Amino acid sequence: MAVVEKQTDVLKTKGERTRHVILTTAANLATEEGLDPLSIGRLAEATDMSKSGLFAHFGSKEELQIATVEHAASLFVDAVITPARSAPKGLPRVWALCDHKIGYLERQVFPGGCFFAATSVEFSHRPGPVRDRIEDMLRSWLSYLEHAVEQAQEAGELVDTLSACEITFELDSFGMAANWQHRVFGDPSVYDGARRAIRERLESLRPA
Amino acid sequence: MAVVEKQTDVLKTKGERTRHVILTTAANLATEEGLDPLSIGRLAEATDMSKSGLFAHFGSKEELQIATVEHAASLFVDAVITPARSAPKGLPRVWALCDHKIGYLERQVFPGGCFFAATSVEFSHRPGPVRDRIEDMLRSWLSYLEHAVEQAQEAGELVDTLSACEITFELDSFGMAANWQHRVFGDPSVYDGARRAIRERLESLRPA
DNA sequence: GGAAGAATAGAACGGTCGTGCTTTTCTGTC
DNA sequence: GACAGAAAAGCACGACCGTTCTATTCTTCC
Repeated sequence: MAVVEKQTDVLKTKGERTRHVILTTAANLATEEGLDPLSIGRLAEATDMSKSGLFAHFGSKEELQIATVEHAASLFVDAVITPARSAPKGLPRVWALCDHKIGYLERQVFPGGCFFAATSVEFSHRPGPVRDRIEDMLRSWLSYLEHAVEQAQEAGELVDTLSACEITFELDSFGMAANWQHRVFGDPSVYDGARRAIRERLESLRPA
Repeated sequence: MAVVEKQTDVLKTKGERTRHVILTTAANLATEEGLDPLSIGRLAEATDMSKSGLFAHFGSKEELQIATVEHAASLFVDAVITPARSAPKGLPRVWALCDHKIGYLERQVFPGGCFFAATSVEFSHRPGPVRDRIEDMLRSWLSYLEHAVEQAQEAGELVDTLSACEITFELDSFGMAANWQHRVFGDPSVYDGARRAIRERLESLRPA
């Protein structure tokens, strides 16, 4: 009777199921150890497979990395975008997006924090399809948030003395910095601080 | 007659000079390609040396990485901390610290942006002396900025309804996010946005 | 339940890595 | 300008990398 079935249940063949396990493991390890330093052998060990058996699913390391990025992207969408879409347009949705983003970091959908914050730094100076997918995803996130900000401005719920782009930058900064501080210093209380900063900033941007 | 002589001039022996060249090159490459993926061979090529000739200066890759981190730390201090120390205590120094930090990013003291933002993500899940030095440096920066914020609060130039820690978090967030956006998307105009956000936030934190 | 084909494993390759050892070249000092 | 020691190079090593090819085991469907 479940309306939403878990993604795993819909994977019919054994190949699809193993591929799913591999990509989940890869995305998790990539956020902690890095996407590129994650070797085929290391990943095979973590999934109890042989190097060649795992390798056969992808054909090259680059294809594996691309698949990992796309897998991570769908997890991000499920965790942040989709739930926020049920919030009403305007200010509530802006807040929902920020709040779910922090939640996604806080409950460690990936053990090393945001997958895209981690890998974008790694690949920013390495042209190729892997970098392109990572950047596409980040651009999508930022422009989606910016679009929500614009709608809030048009509804008169946020001032328009600042551009939507500037407001988006400020809002996203707090999430990014919290992700980074948690990763580096290990203190999860930064997420409360980030939420407070975002809430206060949104409050101060409301027209008088 | 120069009161401040360039650091290079004070390096007497040939060994000290080449070591300096190696570390500068290493720090630059590390911000773009990563500190760990930077191999001895790659660094030897970039400095026109043989692998073994370069290696002999450090004895191990880890020692090379430690030396690189410490070299980068001294560059950061020269670019951000030292110039800000000439600003009066209180709000002006808080602003000077933030402004010089943005300047350090903007004029690309390191080609890949902030050395410590880049390497801390890389090493946060890899215990050892390299990670320890990186985190020590970051902790020093944040606590120095926080101390300046406290002084501004004590002088009545900033409200104390928020803790110095919270204010520091917000101020540093903008610099971090600008560094990240410039690195990933290549748009240097984010630094103006970061400066504006910091200035506005400091303004809004002044007692009525 | 047996055939067809997908999924996995095993062994081997050329290449690069960090590192040690030996030899050659260069620097600084009397 | 020669001598002592520092600096640099040359070479070889074992380990691991991504990748290929072949052989084996397991799934799926009639």
